[in-house]
Amino acid sequence: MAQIKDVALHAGVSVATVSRVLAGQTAVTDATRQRVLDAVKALDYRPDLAARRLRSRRNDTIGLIVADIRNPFFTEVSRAVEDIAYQNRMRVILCNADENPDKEALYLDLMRDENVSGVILSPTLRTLARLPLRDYPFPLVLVDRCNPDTVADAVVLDNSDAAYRLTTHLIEQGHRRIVFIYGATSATGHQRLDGYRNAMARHGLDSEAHAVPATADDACQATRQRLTVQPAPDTFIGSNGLILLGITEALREVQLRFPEQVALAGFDNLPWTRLVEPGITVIAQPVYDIGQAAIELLMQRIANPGQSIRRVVLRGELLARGSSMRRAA
Amino acid sequence: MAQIKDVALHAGVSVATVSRVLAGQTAVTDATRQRVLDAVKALDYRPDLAARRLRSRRNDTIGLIVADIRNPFFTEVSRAVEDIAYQNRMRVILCNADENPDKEALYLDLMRDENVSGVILSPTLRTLARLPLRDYPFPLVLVDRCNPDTVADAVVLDNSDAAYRLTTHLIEQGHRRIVFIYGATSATGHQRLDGYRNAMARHGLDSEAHAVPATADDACQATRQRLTVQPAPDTFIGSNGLILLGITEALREVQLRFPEQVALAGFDNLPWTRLVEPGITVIAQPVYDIGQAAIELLMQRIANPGQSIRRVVLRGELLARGSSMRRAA
DNA sequence: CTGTTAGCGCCTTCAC
DNA sequence: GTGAAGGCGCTAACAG
Repeated sequence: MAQIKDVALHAGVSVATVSRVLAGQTAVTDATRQRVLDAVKALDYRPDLAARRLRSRRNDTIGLIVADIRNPFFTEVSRAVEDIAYQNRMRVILCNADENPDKEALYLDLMRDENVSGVILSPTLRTLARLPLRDYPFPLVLVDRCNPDTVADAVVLDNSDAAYRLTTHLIEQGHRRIVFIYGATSATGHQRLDGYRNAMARHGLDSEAHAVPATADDACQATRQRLTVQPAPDTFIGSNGLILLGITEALREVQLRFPEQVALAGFDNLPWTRLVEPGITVIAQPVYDIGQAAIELLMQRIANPGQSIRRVVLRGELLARGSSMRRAA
Repeated sequence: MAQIKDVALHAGVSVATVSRVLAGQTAVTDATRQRVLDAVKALDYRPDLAARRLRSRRNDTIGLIVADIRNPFFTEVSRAVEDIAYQNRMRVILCNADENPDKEALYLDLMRDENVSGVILSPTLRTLARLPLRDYPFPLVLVDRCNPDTVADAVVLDNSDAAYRLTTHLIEQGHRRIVFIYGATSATGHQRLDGYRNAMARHGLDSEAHAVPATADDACQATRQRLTVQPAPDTFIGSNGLILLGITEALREVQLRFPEQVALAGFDNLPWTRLVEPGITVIAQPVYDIGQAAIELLMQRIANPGQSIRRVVLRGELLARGSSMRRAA
């Protein structure tokens, strides 16, 4: 494996000059630069990144800690982050916290050990609550989840508002007994719950919400459970794609038809929501954009640590489909 | 940030001793070890990984280069790899090649630069073809995709056999004009095609296959296209979850009902395949197990570079659902 | 514009 | 069982 001194020797210059050329500095003659570049190519020289990182104290690695990689929302966010990061010569270390605050803490520690340039995190409620207390040795950008008063860069959906619009749409379609099932571990679930409650209250309707672990299985279970209790709901709302999936499975098990027997709506415009007859009404999130905004925010913060805290709020789009339509009275 | 010499000072020992304790070596008195450990805790000392990696020439990082992170198959593989890797104190660098051989080559280069301990790769056809020519400076385990004669550790499904069984099942249900739509860029797609062709030939039926880029949109397009041509097919098979999704969307657009007007089957037991009435017949892959087997194979290879090449073949399970049932003649 | 040199923080022989 | 000392390969002052 060729080293920098081999290149220097080959090109007839000092190691410092090689280093300068590789760093893209201008203070080098074109002729010298060319000789170095030739030598690099001739020897197939690759800088040792460990040495570079040790010496330069920079790292060019970012940590991505997602709440649940199986959630297609986070998959797409990861894709965007990965895309943009590599375009900017940064590496991405992927961590999947599985909605587990302990795993999250472990990974945050790991990121500290790695001395990463920055971290993108979708925190659980517990970690979010502790956030102001801890001081992280790296720039941190939150994605998908944060509180109104969180002091950190963040990229989120207009959760409360989107849920309000979704709920209002259902009410306008004549639905009344609307049950909201949401993920217990995320601020996002709670904010969407707020929006739902506001919409219900404004129309003089009673809210009914159930918190579940944010998995399809748990949502399915909760829905099954609820179906055994009278009075039966008009309508279910799922606070994210996984939960919506679980609800849909449960309703299918008992052969309820949409929207005649029960209406249905939720978050995340996943492909299957169009496939299930007659189409499931959802709030579509600009998922790739969310990831892109997060990594861009992080890179800005890295470049300019002193800049003021920013929050990017993206708007969810209501896609009204058959599952929420006015039922034949 | 505390350094090793601070710990040494605090504990009243030399840096060498601290290093030994941290390396878990036995050649240290229990009393000394305890003093060092106390000092580590007192100073909240974290070894500098860049320095450690430079000095030790080890890295404890593995690269995971997946063909398409949006494909839930690879999402789940990633989850398993990440899980097991962190349990074994290894980091995972995630790369998404988007079925693009150039990106793949770029990432493989990157992995070399990173001096990773090993790489898990789901190669495109092109990269797979070049594999024997290139000599990688790290252990390499293929996942999901390899040829019969590929000289590398690999974890794959019994693709050809599974496709054979799936096709035979369809034929036994009375379907005859079966169209196979498959991903052009993967060895897996081609092997499943082989299985399909074998089954068709054995029953004296003509094969009809269409290669597409492995995305839902492309598969949807191809299906639409095919539907405009006479004679219309009995049945469609999709060679993976994304393609099956695209086919399903196209068939839904024209309101064809399963299995009366058209039968349908494919690979990957994704949640939505149960949701779409009357359930879509699939070959279920043991996705988490595939990822787990890959990372375990890699760790074995890292521990014992000389061991002979291994191939792990997992069996796909046929889940017969409504979409493939015998049609009322 | 270019070269010399002193470390970055740690591990690991080699002595004792 | 423990300490002293020499790098790992590179970057960044500082000279020239």
